[in-house]
Amino acid sequence: MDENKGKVKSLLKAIDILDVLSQSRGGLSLSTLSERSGYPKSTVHALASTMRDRGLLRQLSDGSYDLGIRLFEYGSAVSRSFDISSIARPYLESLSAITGANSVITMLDGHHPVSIDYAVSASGVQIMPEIGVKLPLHCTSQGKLMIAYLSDNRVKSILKRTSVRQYTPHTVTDTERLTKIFAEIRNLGYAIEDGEYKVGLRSVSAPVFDSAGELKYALTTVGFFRRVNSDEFSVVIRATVNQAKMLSSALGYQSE
Amino acid sequence: MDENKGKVKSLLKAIDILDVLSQSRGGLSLSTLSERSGYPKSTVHALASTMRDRGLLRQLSDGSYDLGIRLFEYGSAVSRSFDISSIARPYLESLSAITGANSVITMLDGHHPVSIDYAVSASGVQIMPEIGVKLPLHCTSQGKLMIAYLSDNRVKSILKRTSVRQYTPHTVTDTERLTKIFAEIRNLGYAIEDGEYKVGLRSVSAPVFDSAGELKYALTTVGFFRRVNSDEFSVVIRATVNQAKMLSSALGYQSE
DNA sequence: TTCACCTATTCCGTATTACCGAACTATGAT
DNA sequence: ATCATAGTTCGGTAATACGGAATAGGTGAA
Repeated sequence: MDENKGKVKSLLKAIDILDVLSQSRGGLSLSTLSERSGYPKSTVHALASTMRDRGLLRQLSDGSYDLGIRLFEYGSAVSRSFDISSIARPYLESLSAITGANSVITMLDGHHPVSIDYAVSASGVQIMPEIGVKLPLHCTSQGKLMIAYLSDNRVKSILKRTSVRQYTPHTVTDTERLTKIFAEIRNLGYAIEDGEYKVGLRSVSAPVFDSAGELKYALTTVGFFRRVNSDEFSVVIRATVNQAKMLSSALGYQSE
Repeated sequence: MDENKGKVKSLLKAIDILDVLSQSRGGLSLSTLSERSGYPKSTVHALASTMRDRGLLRQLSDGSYDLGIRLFEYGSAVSRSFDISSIARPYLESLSAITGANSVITMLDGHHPVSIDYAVSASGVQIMPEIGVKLPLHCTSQGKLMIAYLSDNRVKSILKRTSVRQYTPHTVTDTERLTKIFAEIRNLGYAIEDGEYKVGLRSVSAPVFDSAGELKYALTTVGFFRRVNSDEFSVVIRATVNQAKMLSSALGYQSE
């Protein structure tokens, strides 16, 4: 019935405010904050001023609120606790060196892939990967990969809850077609995205398993690959899969 | 009387929990979390499970709680909103190139300097600056610099509230001596630290002003400088001050 | 197996307090 | 001066956060 039973509702509201702010660029006025969160101004003010006093928010000179340094501190503490970035770094860099494109490592946060770290190649600097940004599930190679390795019923429930937005003309939004694609990904052992998220952009993601054998991260090569034929692209695929395998075993995974 | 009037107390407690977790390395059990925060277990559980459901915390396999990916996302959003890191980057790098040591840019979060970004030099990689960590005020060049530019009565109130811990034998903890040092820093236009925070480590910080003429950041050169005489060190000082001036004018600051 | 001793979690009555409409203040534009 | 918009404060009440105590789950020793 009520999935928020036993949860602190004022805290949930505060988190809603943080979410609204993190989804917008730049500060938001109290009024728009109230509008977007759906809570009355006075409520938002109580929560926001509390967070301001503790540094989670900062108030700009024009009175509007924005995320504060404190959250930056928390975030840095989190990334320090992820030993993955130090372990993954050499693999990211050698992958970039092989492919000449950028490589990214991603982990799953609930229903969305989040980029943790990246390496850029000299020829790949045209696109700078954005760290800490939630990516869509259905039209990125990371997202599709991570869904593909879930159980079928979890896939269904996730697909129901997430919006399958049409980002480009190439974005696949049909649920049945997506389900077939997921099965194929699992067979192949990697996922591909071709202009489904951003026009012209292509990417390959390969699974990274931890010592318990669970899919924890996706290793991805991303670039425009404009003058690349299918043979050359299969080299990129193989390199990504290989580095992901090596990273997996570095994490203690042993295949069967 | 009550400085928390109008503030949401359950939210304050939740933030206390985040603070406790960010100050400890690794996850904490509910019991120790309750102990360190001073709130009863059931209260902590209500707050922690709420934050877990929203991704601000994650629960490890042994049941203990740790900071979650969501905070990493917030933190990344904050650092993206700091246009400073992209502006400061070239100055950080040329400063490192000149001095051969690491350089750091720092901003003030309430009563503590927090490192935002850094550049490492080939010969300076021995020490990796830690991003997002609160530094002490009284024994780092950043901290002393930022205090020095505050009004005298604010300095007194800050010194009362912060603990002047003795980090090394060289740490100055006497309030009167510190006050004299602050005056000197303001005269010179830069701050020096010599093994007061970590043995052997030396650093120089120069002020960075914004277009409103307010001290917003500290630009710092930090290293061991083992075989460096005072003439050579004054070159480091001058380079730091110069780059800080250039960064200030890049931010729109014009001296008098 | 049983017991003991850890955990995290749930329960529930009540005192606390979060809530939100409305009033207020400040600032800037017309 | 007036209006419009901003953020902030106030206060009474319905709601709920609180925390002690009971429960459930898990691990290791006897």
